[in-house]
Amino acid sequence: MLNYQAPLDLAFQALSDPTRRIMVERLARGPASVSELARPLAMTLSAVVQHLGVLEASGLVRSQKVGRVRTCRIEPKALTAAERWIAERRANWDRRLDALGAYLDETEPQPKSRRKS
Amino acid sequence: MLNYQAPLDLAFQALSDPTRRIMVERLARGPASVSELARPLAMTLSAVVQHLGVLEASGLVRSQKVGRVRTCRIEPKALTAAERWIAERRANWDRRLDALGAYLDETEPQPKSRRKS
DNA sequence: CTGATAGTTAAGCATTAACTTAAGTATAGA
DNA sequence: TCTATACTTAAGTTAATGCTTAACTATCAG
Repeated sequence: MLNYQAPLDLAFQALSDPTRRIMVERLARGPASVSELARPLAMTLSAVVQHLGVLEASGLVRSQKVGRVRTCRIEPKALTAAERWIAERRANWDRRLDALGAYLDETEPQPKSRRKS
Repeated sequence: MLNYQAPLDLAFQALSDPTRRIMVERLARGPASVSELARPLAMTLSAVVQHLGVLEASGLVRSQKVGRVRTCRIEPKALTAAERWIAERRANWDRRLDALGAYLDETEPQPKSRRKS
């Protein structure tokens, strides 16, 4: 009924493939052409282009063609969005643990003894 | 030939599904039973159990059964691993941009004029 | 013991993903 | 202009995903 794919779906999905992570890793060191991206990969150029399509659809990578070469570069904003989602959950969890710790300290101030009061 | 799934594959893959992100989000607020996880989700318990399977396989969630209820909790370490991968790529990219900026400043120290010297 | 609760497991099914091969289309350079 | 380069696009194949239904197995409570 609702066919909209949240940005995070696409970003995490894109990052879940090792080939695509290698591509992102390469692009983090600077822009590259499609052939350059393909060079270290054990698959056809065609397949690489398709991976690139996934990366672009996710917003993690942009590219532009000039002459016959397409130059790709990373889009750090999309990367940040994914990073932040994780960071927020983890922060939430850590905060909860801290609160729990404080509560335990309060109800049972003894340093290291007695299972039950 | 190599059938090993890197931890990151599994973690990102797990996070790419909105249902599973809702589950993680819930668990970030504290442990929960399978039924509790299922309550807000528009699908059968069976499906939820399968999603939980994916989350556990990825290491993002652990669970233990006591009596007839299975209690699930987040595993922050796995979350951190994914977060760090992204952070490192982004940092790499930012560092590169900084270096590029410095280089440009050096070769063309004029504050805001002249497209070409 | 009996029923309700909490979860498990196995099929089955429709969709999407990750490739491959094959056949194009534009440049760029000699 | 001819040829190699750098992609592009379209099928087609195989496997993995995200569900569902259905049938089962343990608790727990009365």
